This record gives sequence, C-alpha cells and structure tokens, in this order.
Amino acid sequence: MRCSECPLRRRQLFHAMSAREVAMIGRMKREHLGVAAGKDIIREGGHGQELYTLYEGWALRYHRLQDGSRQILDVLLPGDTVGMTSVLLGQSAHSVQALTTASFCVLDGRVLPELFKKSPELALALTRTWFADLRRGDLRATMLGRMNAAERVGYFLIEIYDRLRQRGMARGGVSPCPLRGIDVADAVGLSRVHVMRALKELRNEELLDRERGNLIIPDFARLAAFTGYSSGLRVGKRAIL
Amino acid sequence: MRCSECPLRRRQLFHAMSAREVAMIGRMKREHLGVAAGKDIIREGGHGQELYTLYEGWALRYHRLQDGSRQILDVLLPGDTVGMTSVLLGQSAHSVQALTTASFCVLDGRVLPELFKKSPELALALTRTWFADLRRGDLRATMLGRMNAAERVGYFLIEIYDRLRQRGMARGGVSPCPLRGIDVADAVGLSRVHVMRALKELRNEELLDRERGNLIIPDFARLAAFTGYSSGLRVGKRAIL
DNA sequence: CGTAATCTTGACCAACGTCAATGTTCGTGG
DNA sequence: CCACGAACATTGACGTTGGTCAAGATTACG
Repeated sequence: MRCSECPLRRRQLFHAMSAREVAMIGRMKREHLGVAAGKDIIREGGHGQELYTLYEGWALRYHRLQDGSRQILDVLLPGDTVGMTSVLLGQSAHSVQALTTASFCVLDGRVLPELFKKSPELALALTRTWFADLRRGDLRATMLGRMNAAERVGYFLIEIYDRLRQRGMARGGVSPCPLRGIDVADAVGLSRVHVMRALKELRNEELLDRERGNLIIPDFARLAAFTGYSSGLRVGKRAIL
Repeated sequence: MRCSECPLRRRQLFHAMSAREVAMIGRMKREHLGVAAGKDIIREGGHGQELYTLYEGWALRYHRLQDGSRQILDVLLPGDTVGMTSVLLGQSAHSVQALTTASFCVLDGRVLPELFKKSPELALALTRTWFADLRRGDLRATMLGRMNAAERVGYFLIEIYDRLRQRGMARGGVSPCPLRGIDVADAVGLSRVHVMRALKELRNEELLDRERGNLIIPDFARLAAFTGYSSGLRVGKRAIL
C-alpha cells in the first residue's frame, strides 16, 4: 500500500496534504502490520521508536494496574495514530492492543524532528489533531469523575458512534461495535455487571441498544442531551500520519 | 519583566533555550497579568487567541456541567501554559481560574504558526511537554476509573507534590498547598465529605497530612507505593512559553 | 450440534453520597 | 489584643449507587 494511494486519506474527515507531505510520510513508512484480535502491539514500559497508524479494525489503548485491573484510556479507530509518547519521551506508559483483527502502518518515529523541520505546516496540523484528542480526553475525565452509570455508558458509546460517523463508518443511528461488556466496563470505570444494568436502562429508555455487534442510537440528539455529549465544538480535519 | 530575565526559566526543570528562541517568545508577549484568587481567565466556550503561562501562584483548569458540578481537569503550577485549545481549535472547552492570587504572561497565540516555522526545535520541545502532560492525564484517568477514595486523594496530592518538587518549590516532604477540600473532591470525583474521610484515613496511616495550607508527606516512597504513583518515567525538561 | 464465551438476573454487601449539627481556623475591624 | 463572622473541617446517621457472587440463558463459532 502506497501512502499516495491510501484510501483512508481520502475520507472527508482527514486533512488534505500536499504531494510533498504525503511523500515525506511515505519515506517514514517501514511496514504494513497485520495483527490478530487481542494481540498487543505496544507494551507499557516499552521503548519503541515506531509510530502506528491504525489502518483497519479497532484497537484499545489501556493501562493495567498491579492488581490486574485494566483502565481503557481510549478506543482507536482507523486513522488514529499511537506511539508518540514512546517516541518523544523514550518510554510508553500504556499498552495498545488490537480489539479486532487489525492492520497498522508502521512509521519510523526517529524521523519526526526532520518532519517538524521540513514541514512546519504538517507539524501544526498534527498538533491540532493532538489537542482535539486531548480535549476528548478532558471530557472523558469529566465523565469518569462526575457521571452516574447510565450516563457514563451512554457518553462513552455516543462518542464512539460520533467518531465513526465523522469517518463515514456509521450512519442512520447504526454502527458496528465490537466492544464487549467488559471493554465498556474497563473504559467507564464500572463493573461488567453494572454496565449491563446501565445498558438495560438505556435500552428501556430507547436511548441506545446493542444487537449482534452493532450499536443502535434511535435518536442521537436525545442521547446527546441525556449524556451531556456535544458533538458541537466543530471537529476540524484530522491530520493523519 | 523581560523574558530574557525571567527567573522561572532558569529553574532546573525547564528546557534551556537559545537567546534567539527566548527573543522570539519575548516578541509574542503582550502583557503581564495579575489575577485575584477565584477569578476566571479563560471561560468555557471562549474564542481567545491568547496563551497564558502561569508565572506565580496556582490555577485550576476545570469543566462545569449543566447541573453546576465541577470537574477539575488539572492543577496549573508555575511554568504551565494554557489556552492552546482555544488558539488551535478556535474554542475552549474548559475554564481556567486562579486558585490563589496569581500572575500570568500573556502571549499572542496567533504567532504560533510562525514559531513552528522559525524554530522547529522549540516546536518539538513543546510537543514533548504536551505529551508528558497527556501522559499525566492518562494516569489521572486511571485514578478516576479504578481507584478507591483514599488512593485517589493520595494519588492526586502526591502528583502535585512531585510536580512542585521538580520545580524546586517543595522538599523534605513539605510543600504549600492552597487546595481546599472541595477542590480535591472536584478533582478526584468524590464528595467533599468523603474526601475528608479519606484524608483522615491517610493521616491515620501516616501517609499524608495537611496542616495550615501545607502538604506533609512523611515517606514519599510509601505513599507512592500505596497510590501506585510512579515518579518514575523520568521527567525530561519542560519547554516553557 | 456442541462448546466456550458472553450476557442476564437476583440476592446481598461495601463504598460513597447526603444531610445536618458542631467545631475549628483565619481574616477583619474595633 | 480581642471579638466577631465567614469559610472550612469534622462527625454521625442514614440513604443510594454500584460491586460481588453465582447460577442460568443466550449467542457466537468451530
């Protein structure tokens, strides 16, 4: 797969790049990596100098505590990049694992200083994307700190639906969702059983349903109001590596 | 206050810059802003194009929900910069308020693209700092999602102590801490009363105490072990704007 | 068609929230 | 230096939310 022919880059959501920029990223590319569901590609404490752009499938960025419990920090969707902390800070504080069968573009992170030098515009576009993700993280922290079970679950899932919609991977209130109960639980800070109770509540209120690996949101605006989610804060284009 | 004479920049923790870089930042500087305790300098939804570097005092970055409850997203200490989301994304999703009497360097954020162009090294150093903060945020999310009351409070406070220590503003297990019970509660996702109970537990275990606006940590390593905090992941120098 | 994974349910328990009364600290003005 | 008030901390009683356990139902997949 050549970067210049990458179909992911053509999607609406992503920042249009000059041929020169795409070529520069193409030169960073090392390999296209296929990964089986459940397998880790980045491990906490690792020192890798690679950047991974998720090309296809879903992945989870997570942190594991001494007692074995897991906090999911973010769900990665096609076009999302991980590995920057390891490249920039020398060590990764989180693991990343494929949730489904997935494939990644693997880039050489050591070229990053050169990229900053040769294309400040691209560096700035990337920075914008990072800050957009940071803002998403802030809102998720608010969810963890201040919401009850049903709101947390609803917020977490509507956010994912919205991100998929922006990528053209969901519409009409339906999207694929390979997350299991335990994954949702580990993301929103609840037990699996209680997540199931919250999902039942949301289903009874006709705010949200899950069916055979699909997420169903009958009325986006109503769920958004219930969870305090604002698709608002208009999403700019995302820079993709 | 000239940037070239700024005593903050001289502290160990901060990235040494070339005279040229300092001069460039100096040219971005608009004013030195004094703020009374409790006053907001950035408001959620605002469109300001200013960057604020906290010079003296403490500040809080927070998000307020419809029901009036507040989630504190981060505590800002001298040398920390805020306002980037507003500059880069056009709108701020959080507010920032002075916790104590404080002063800020106000910079013109519109110059940022120029800064990226003229000094890619500085841009990269800033990016490193942003990712270090992002990692801190990830760990705080883990705290919110997976820890019990005493661990949350201990984690939150030891992190602050550690950041102050890095800045040379705390040592020997004692540091100033103007945070009130309600501030801790709003940061760790608990009620004020329950935070007080957790503090009592920590005091009984001789892990942590508060006394007249001071934080006392008799045995850093023991509290770190209790809360799962790792000062580890060695802190690089921080770039300061 | 059978097995493993996941979901569902109910009973019970622990953690945390809420309320309200009391105590303490700190800043202010006399 | 003292008296006062406001803000903040402390405590106990009690209610609510979410966790845990375990058994049974359903679904996915070979």
